[in-house]
Amino acid sequence: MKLRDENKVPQIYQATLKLVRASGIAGITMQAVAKEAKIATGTLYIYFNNKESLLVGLFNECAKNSASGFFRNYDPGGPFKTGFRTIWLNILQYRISHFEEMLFIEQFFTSPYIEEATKMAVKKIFDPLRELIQRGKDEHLIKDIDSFWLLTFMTGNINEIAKRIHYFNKKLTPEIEDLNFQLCWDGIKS
Amino acid sequence: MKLRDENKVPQIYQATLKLVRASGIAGITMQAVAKEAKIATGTLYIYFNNKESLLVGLFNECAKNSASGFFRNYDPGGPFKTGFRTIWLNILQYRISHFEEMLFIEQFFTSPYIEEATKMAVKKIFDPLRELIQRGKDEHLIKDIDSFWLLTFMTGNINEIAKRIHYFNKKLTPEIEDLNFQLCWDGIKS
Amino acid sequence: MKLRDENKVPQIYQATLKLVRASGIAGITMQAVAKEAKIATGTLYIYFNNKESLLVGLFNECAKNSASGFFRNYDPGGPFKTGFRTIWLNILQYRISHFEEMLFIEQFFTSPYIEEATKMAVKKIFDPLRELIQRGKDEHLIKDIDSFWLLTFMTGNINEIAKRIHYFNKKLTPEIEDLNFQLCWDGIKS
Amino acid sequence: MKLRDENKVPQIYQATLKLVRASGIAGITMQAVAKEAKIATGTLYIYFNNKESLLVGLFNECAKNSASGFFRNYDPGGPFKTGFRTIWLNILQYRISHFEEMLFIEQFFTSPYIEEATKMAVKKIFDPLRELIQRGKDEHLIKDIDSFWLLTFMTGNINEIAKRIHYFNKKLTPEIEDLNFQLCWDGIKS
DNA sequence: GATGAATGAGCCTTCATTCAT
DNA sequence: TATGAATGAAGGCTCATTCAT
Repeated sequence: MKLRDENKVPQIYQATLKLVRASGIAGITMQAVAKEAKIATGTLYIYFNNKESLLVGLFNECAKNSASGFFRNYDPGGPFKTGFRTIWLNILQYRISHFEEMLFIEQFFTSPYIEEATKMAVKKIFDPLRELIQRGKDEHLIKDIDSFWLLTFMTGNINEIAKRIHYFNKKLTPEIEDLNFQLCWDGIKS
Repeated sequence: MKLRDENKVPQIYQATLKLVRASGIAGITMQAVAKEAKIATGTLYIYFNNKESLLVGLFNECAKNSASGFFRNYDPGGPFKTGFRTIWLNILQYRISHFEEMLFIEQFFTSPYIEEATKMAVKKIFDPLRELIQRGKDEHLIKDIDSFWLLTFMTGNINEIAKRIHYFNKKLTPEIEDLNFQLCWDGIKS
Repeated sequence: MKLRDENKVPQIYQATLKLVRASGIAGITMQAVAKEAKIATGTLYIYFNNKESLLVGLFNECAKNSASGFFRNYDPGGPFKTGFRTIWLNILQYRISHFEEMLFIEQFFTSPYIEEATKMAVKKIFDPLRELIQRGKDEHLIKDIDSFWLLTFMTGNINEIAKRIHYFNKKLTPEIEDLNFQLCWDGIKS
Repeated sequence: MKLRDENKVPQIYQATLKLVRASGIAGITMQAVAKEAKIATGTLYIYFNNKESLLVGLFNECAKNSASGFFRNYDPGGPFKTGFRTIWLNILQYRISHFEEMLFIEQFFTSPYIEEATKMAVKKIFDPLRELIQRGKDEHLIKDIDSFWLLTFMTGNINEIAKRIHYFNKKLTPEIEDLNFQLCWDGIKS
């Protein structure tokens, strides 16, 4: 008996992300995914019930990966600014190195595939960051503003940096990291 | 294509934007656009050569509209911070009140329809802002950083605010304007 | 403007029936129907929402046609036996000359497409016959048996004759009509 | 194909019949049969070369079963009417209790799977009945009519009874047996 | 110019059949 | 032998585009 190939799902996810990069979520066809993943169309349906399942599965995978990437090396017990910078940089670097995931997530959010429940689940990814921000406010290190807007400020900036790095073929040097972090930090610090 | 009925094109654009809002750029079909615009499918092809033309046309229209919206009431001769705040607020308000356009532009950027030339053309919209920023640097009012990143910082933040206002059903009160502008300003000021 | 071709629907129905004859209801594919009707596949979907609609539509058409065929030249005021023979012969002749319809109806009944409501509606076609049979019983000309079984007897026989005429390449001569009617009549007469 | 597990084939046949009952011959897929028979898809191909083999095999099995069912307790040496009634009742009861087989056979006849040879082979099943009918004619007990039509008359009626018993949820009581046999007998008797 | 029916390539999905284990 | 994953050719349906009116 041939066992279910444990490698197929990641393989399929990779193929899908590659297509997203090339022509957006609208450009994803099951045929194209299969071809890119070097399997037959029918095989896709062994691992996923339908196209929606595939996309939702990939979305969840991306969300999970992000979560672990964002908080790598982050020590909740350390000083605020250290932690904040670590997370800021993690997110930025993750977004850049996993740019396809970012594109996919963004487009998935405006696609007919997403459900309200999923949207809400994603918010939780940032919970550790939300807690850190709260601590920063408690310690009077950053502005006493609704965390919602502080998060908006921070992520909006990071996303845009990531996009422009890609779209304008820039490199993320330490200098550019510093410079952009400085803008962010000066904005939120009290 | 002879444009007889000058009213049809805006009508078609409006219909298209409405569809984008409802189900993303992938939800745009010529049939759906025609129906929404209350004309026949064939008629679309009198005003546009094909689907791509329509989308590109709409994109340009959006770009043009944005340009005029962004610099409304802006006096290049006035004080830096006044001008900067005016533009900042114009962009934010425009993005919120023309949210469909924003969605469309964003999705168009990642679609197979966009061409490199178009991307570059869009950059020009921000030229007056770029000049203002240069002046701010010359007057030592803001950080002496590559304008590219200052612009990135500013627009990334604005876009994210606009999105969150919509997705989380927030209202843009003067307080929220002030608070967010403060974050931005503290970030860039020298 | 091109008007909806009033001829298309009958044309499509004919093509469908032809296919049923050739390879059963399971052999009906939209592609095959289109090809047989000499139109494009997409055109089918202008006239029918989907395959089911087409089949249901055809079924209703067949039912309607049958109804009018069965009671041609039938005078409810005439003598019982005359009326009974007229209807008996009408049904038989109709089934033979519209054999494809008969096949289709029979197979449609065992297909996943039929709904309970439709089944019931079909029963009504035989109402005039049911009334006549009742009259026959009232006039003590035929056996006083539940009409359900009298109808079963009559139609079961007719259907089988029609099938065998076709499957064994027989001709329906007046002699064969008489002979078979005699069997039926001797069965039901009191 | 080496038939090791002699139990598998009947198991597969049963599964197939169950599917026919549920959704017609069109509803038979190899995957579904395998699932219903609780074996793997591949296993089907150990016992049958392909789908057609399976269906043809089942058809022959049904034909064989019918043959033995139809002539159970029939004594060719007994009086004509006794024998005729025995067979009449056997066929009716068999059709009702093996309704799925009847459905399958009927649908198989109009499917693309059947071949002319098979059709002819089936005719032989009724040979003992044909002989009995001939004897009835020789003994002047029944009408002197082509046996072809006498058989048509008899079987058409039986089939229709069986169908209606199922479709209208009737029970086959002795009264209903008698009543229907009377109709048939009065029809054919001389 | 305006209409909407007509077209057919292409998309999602199913399914008979094969094959590696 | 038995398994079920893998394959790819259709099948149902959609949609950009054309064309007759």
